[in-house]
Amino acid sequence: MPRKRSGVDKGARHTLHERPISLKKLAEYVGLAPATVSLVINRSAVADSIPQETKDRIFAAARKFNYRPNFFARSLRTQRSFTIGVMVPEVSDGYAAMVMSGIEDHLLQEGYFYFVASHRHRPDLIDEYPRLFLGRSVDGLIAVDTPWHHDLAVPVVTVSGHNEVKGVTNIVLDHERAAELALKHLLQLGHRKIAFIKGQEFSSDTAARWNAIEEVARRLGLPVSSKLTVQLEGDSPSPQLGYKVTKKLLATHEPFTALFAFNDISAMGAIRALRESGKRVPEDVSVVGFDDIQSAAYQNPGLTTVRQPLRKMGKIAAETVLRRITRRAVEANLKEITVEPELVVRETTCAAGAREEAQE
Amino acid sequence: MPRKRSGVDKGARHTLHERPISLKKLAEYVGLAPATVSLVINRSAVADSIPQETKDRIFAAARKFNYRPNFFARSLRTQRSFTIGVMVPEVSDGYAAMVMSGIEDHLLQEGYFYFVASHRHRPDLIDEYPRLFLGRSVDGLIAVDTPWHHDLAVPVVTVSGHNEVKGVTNIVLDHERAAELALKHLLQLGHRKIAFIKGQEFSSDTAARWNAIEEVARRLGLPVSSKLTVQLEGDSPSPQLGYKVTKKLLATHEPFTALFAFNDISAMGAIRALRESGKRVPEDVSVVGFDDIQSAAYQNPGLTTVRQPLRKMGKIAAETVLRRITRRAVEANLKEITVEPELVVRETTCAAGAREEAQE
DNA sequence: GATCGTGACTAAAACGATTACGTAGCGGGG
DNA sequence: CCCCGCTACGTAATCGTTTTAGTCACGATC
Repeated sequence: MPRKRSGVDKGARHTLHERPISLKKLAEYVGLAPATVSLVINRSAVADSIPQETKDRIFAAARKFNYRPNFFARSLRTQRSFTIGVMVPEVSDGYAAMVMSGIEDHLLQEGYFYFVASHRHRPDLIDEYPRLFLGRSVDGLIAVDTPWHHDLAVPVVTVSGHNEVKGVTNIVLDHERAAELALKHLLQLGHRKIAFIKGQEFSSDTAARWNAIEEVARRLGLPVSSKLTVQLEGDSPSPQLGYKVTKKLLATHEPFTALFAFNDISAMGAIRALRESGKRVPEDVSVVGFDDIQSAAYQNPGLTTVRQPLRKMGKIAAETVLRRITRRAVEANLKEITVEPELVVRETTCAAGAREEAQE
Repeated sequence: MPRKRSGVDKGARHTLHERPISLKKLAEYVGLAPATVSLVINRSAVADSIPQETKDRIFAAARKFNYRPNFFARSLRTQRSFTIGVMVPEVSDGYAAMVMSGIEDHLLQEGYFYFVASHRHRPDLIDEYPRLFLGRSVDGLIAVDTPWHHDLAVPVVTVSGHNEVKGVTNIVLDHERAAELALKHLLQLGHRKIAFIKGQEFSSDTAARWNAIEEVARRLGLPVSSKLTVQLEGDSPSPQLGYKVTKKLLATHEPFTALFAFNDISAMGAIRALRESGKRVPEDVSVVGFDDIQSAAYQNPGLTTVRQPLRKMGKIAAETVLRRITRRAVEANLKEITVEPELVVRETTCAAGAREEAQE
């Protein structure tokens, strides 16, 4: 029975409709055993002894029938899925999305695909998804901003994970350096009363970041007042969280001239809160964010922030997990890879004395 | 040889390390044939005649050895992968991320996983990725903001796709309504000279959106001047694009009091450009965005925009593709599903006459 | 007492590859 | 002339399920 869409479909033109041909049929067609065809197609070393002419015949037939090895059959046999599981708190969050972008680049390039699962910080999901991934036989796992405790049968790489777990490689920012960049910048601008927004309890960077800040502040002789630190709560990826805690901070009437936020999102909320209480940014209060997500540059005013090379971190995570898959033993005890932050000065920071001049 | 991590591991406690047990072993253990065990585990109707006691024995054993069916073996046999391929221009783009979030919600809930591939509008990738997906035997495909021409062997659903292709269901916004919301709003505020930023040529919403705008403008008696319309170019997901074309627009010195941008991202760039030429937003120029991405609400001032229910569109896409997978024939000729936009008035629009009063 | 139905399973053929091992034919060395 | 070692393949087992078509025993029915 002829196809509706006439003409074009016949002959060598393959629609993506016809059921793919199997190795067996293909072998039958060229008059060889499936084994032989398989060896040739996979360029196995064993096939070295097969004359070029035969190989060509096989390749020609493969092309003619648009042969694609059945992925499941192959995976079943080889125990490899060329698939990586990626866990993130939430795909639509700028941070995770940026990291994923880097991960994807590298994985697809290397012939891997990946599954994504967003756990939204729900402990049950954080527990369940790795199991589901394993049920799908992923070759490895990447966990982004996700607390990690399991020791799995496959390589695991975390981005911004800080737990030392067997079989897990952590890709982390140099938080000490990050704190130094931000605090030195503010110090140079003459700020001494600095408020801080800490990350949520569940965020995997919170502790490491905060320790680094305290450490660096001590070294720089900067006071860190508990009255001037607030902590984000709730897990929505919205500036609302930063807005709320900044309101709280302002309510204490404890004076400060600068604010160092846990991330750009909360910094945006903070700026709004500051504005609403009549404070100008940066003239009255300088604000420094963290991450440098896409929209940071296009805030008004542009957000000064500590950039995490998120895309790069994703790429490194992908590279690492693949390396560990192919060279299992060798790389198994790679515990941590550190990447360097960068300070991006835009328009939400200025000298602490700017108050007077700006007040026209 | 005992495990390093002593004690806890023995007995019923399963680490995620041990090689999973196969159906055959399990059957051997309970003294039944693999077939029987399979039937029971899958709650097949054929197993109805098997006494509850036997079933219990099987389930108990399955739990004891933490039996998980091998996914590849099952998929190989059943020709189903419970996997959907999702194509987006770029994961780190707010629009796509939001849609994905909705897609994910529904898919995971239904026991599906999904692959993501970002094509960055490269035609070769737009062509290649569907093939790769099929090579992985996905059960269906969702294409977000991606021009689509193929007629595949599996159900395809697009989000914001506008081509009528056999076997494809398009989830689209009611652009007419969207245009009406935005234009009526501006009209009511007294704007008559409205500038427009059109989407990039390759964006799948561009044409439909623009046609709707022209149509509605005509109906409302609003002039649409080609001198006041510019078009985005380039495929970076950055406000820079909107910034550039707005600069160009301003260079013509053609007067306008309002600007309707193609999306929020370009609106942000536009605002920056307007500010830089000394125009205040909204006092001198009102700006309306499109999409209502996360950061729109937290711009300063908050962006007035036409909201697309992106998450919902993702969810509908997921539902639709699954429905079409399970009820193939029935739903095959579902061509289009329309969702309604919503106007979100924030702070970038105000009455056209506001110029004078605001000029202190 | 032959037949029938049914309850409780089992046998075996797929699904589509990969891969260790085997072997037929042939030329050459001893 | 025999055996060795290539070359060029083929055989068959295996991966772990699903599913159709039986089988077998036993009690009921005519």
